[in-house]
Amino acid sequence: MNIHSTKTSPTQTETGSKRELIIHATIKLISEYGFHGTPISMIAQEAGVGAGTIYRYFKDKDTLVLEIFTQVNCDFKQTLLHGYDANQAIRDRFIHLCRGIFLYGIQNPYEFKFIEQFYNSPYGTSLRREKLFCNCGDTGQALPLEQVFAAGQAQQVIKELPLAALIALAIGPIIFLVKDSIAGLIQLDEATINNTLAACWDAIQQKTGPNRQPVVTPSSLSSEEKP
Amino acid sequence: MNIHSTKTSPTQTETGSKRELIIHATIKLISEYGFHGTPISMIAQEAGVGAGTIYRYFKDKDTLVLEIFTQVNCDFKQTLLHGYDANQAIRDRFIHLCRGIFLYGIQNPYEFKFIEQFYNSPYGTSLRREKLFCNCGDTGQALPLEQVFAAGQAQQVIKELPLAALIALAIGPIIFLVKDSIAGLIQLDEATINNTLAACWDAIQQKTGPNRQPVVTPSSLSSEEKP
DNA sequence: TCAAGCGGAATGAACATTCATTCCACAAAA
DNA sequence: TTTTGTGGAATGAATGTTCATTCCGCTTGA
Repeated sequence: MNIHSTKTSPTQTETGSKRELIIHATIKLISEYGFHGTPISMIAQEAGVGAGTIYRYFKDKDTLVLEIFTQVNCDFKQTLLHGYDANQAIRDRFIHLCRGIFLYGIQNPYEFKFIEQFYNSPYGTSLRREKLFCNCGDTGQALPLEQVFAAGQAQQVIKELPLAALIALAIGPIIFLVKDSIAGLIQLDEATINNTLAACWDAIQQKTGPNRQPVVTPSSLSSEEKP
Repeated sequence: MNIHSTKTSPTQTETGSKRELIIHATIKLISEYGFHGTPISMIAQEAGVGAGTIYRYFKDKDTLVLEIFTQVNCDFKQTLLHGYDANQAIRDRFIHLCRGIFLYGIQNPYEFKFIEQFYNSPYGTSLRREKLFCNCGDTGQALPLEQVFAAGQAQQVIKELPLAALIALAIGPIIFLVKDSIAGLIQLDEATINNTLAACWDAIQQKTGPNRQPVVTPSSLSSEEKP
């Protein structure tokens, strides 16, 4: 990063860049092959360093991945909050956060898949409880998207569904679409993104007008049945 | 599956049961730890058979997993079609298929996660193009959910979005919620399922009334911008 | 007695991690 | 300016472990 800096340590530039090389190689490979699917040797080769070098920067493979995840996940959440204004209308805040996921995924496909891999691993399942939008590790306050949902429900603009269901309706489609986009199955243009975001809003929005099936209270669900 | 059939091979029952044990152990373990994360030895132990026995039934690990996936995926799709009536209204057909995914996931958590694991592996990425709802491997006709979308768009009851986006809006939330349910993060009761299904419909439904933001045509999308 | 099914030790390949060695940038000495 | 010495960074062969797959002897039913 910096060429000067005579104080810190010698050859800092070189040193820092090696670490970065390792990190980027790890993200790229693990996002594609998963933790157990990418040997250290492969990471070393992709990074263009010796295998032993990796252990100068990270205690072991577990630590390497955990450390990277922490950083990437944190960056991701920071990105989402960039430009976020808690005073905007519910819908605007919702769209802002969701669009952030879209854009992040498109612009950082490796990081996006890396995070996904992690959350779907036994590792991540334990962390899962804290969910995608947990604070970056410090402040204990409620998380942006949850705040939006809570505020929206208070204003009766968002459906009375369990939090988990709202989250699923909001980001499930986005994660799904971004994965398809990364896989090259679809070309996401601005219009498609905007329309999909609007559709996500439609999913969680509390309808006001008539011609609306009321939200169901516990009852009626057999495997199949014709009314 | 079948206990009778005296012709095929001797001790079919016993033989079949070992094979089943291996299959179930594989599904369970791989759904949790992934392909590379579950050694053959672990499968053997979980199944209560010798490691060598597995190779009496399957050529190698790859074949084992591929064969199981083919079968499980097929069963899954069969399940979805059970009770499906192509003459019903668009919405009913949509709900039927989506509810099927819900129920399958809740009733077959290991199989559900196994399928997920597979689709998210390098393996699955190639198969990905044929997507969740491809026919079971024979008939070349269009797939149920796609038919529903096509028909729905023709009747102007479903939004004009790319197929991939519609699929994402429909099953993204369901997959997300089922995962959370399996992880024990939420207890899915009938009401939540029904309401979530209704919300998925809201997401893809073409609005008729006024007070509706029109679908966007290509333009307008900067990282952030206030109207 | 024989054949087929089976378990699990045996085998070699692949892996994570370590370590003795080399390399390199800089600084003091000449 | 050139030489030499030094410490930390980098390396990749060596090590011990784990894995997929094979092999062999035991059991069981015919």
